[in-house]
Amino acid sequence: MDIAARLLADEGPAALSARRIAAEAGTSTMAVYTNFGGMSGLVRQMVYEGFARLEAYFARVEQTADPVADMALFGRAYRHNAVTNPHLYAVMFGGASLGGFSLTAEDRQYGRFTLSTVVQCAARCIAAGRFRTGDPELVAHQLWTAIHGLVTLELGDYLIEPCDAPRVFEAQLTGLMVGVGDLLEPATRSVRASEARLSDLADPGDPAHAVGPPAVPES
Amino acid sequence: MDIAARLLADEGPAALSARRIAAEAGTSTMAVYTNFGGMSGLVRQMVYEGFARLEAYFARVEQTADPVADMALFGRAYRHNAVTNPHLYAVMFGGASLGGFSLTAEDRQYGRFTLSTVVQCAARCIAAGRFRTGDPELVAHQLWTAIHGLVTLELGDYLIEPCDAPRVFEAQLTGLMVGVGDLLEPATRSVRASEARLSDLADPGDPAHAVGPPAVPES
DNA sequence: TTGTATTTCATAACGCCGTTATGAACGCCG
DNA sequence: CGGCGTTCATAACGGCGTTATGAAATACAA
Repeated sequence: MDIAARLLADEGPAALSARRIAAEAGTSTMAVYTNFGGMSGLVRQMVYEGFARLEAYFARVEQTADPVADMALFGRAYRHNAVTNPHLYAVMFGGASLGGFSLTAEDRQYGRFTLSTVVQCAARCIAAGRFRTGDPELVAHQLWTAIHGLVTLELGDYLIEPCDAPRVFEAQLTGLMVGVGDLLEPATRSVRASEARLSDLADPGDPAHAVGPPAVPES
Repeated sequence: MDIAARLLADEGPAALSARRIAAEAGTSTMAVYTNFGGMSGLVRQMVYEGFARLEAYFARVEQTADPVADMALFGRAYRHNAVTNPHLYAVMFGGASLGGFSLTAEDRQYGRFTLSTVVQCAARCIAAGRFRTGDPELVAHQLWTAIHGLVTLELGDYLIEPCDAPRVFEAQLTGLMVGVGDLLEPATRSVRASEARLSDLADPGDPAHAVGPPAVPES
């Protein structure tokens, strides 16, 4: 797993091959099969790792008196994680990325529960009267999809010239807060407030490698 | 190109191989090389095709007295195109998708100019006093990234249960209009108004296959 | 400790992929 | 007619995921 993670981070998805990993580990290709059940099993494990890292960032977002600022910080943490581990993020959501294989529908489900933290924060925003929308899950999905799209296009180098990623991101952040119901003035204040707290998240350190699928909380 | 497009649409990215296409065409693998310069050239052509289809939808969005409704319709057209050609959309933005190859940075640039129509519409929204934000390109990028993210996760089957794609999409649409500056009431009216016009777009028909990169308007 | 059962992995092969070299067939034009 | 450039069929190379096979190594029971 360590070797695979290093190869992915250093040389991109193309270097993630069973043969290459085995060679790098000084073993034979079979090791990948006995330990991970083939290439798809290894990638599955890497996806778990990716979500574990994201959750590690999310876990460091502390609740404050301003839930909207907390929410904006979740957005910053999400983008920070993706930009820090771009290839891993591509594997998590790239889908058809690696050699014509794809994750199980079940695998995709696991990762989505990472959103639960964000849903709870959305609920606090609603309870505080800051968000007009009543459904915290819907709000979380709006934020998630929007920021995921920005990050995807940013990592793929698609953003057009005068609109660099940080600029669109900041605009999107306040736009989203206003869009889901907050007023412009408080929203911008909260977004500004969240900016300083990003550095507090720092690097959560390499989490213990996920040995299995992340635990799924009962709905 | 027709065979490649059919294979991609019917059997997904995994079926897009030079050998398979050649066999389907009753020729040898070499034909792919003499005509497209290898697999990457063929995929490049398919990306052009994908953007051509998107532009065909965009071209059918007519200006009305309500520029915000026009803008919402652009969003609907974008999602409609992606949902109609899911695999093609994945190739356009999947990046590392097919067999460890990737598009040139230049290729990515071409497609981005498809946004220019949306930018002009954003400018009309701003001129009409409906959007607070002053930069039409920034607005276009916010809408693009947000809807792209939604569509990506929708096609990847990532959206969580009670939040089906249409629901998140509708919420996102009004949320975005409000977020970039419109007031809630007019925004919802415009979004509602755009809903009926989506059916007018229908299917623009298969555009003439793009033979080269799409024309890039001078900035 | 010994014998057995289970896991782990090295070797080799199969079929697939993109790509390339080679040479034959073909159309074009002087 | 004869040379020429394009087009493509054939065959090969290296790399990929995967599988079968068998040999070590390990775990475990007696």
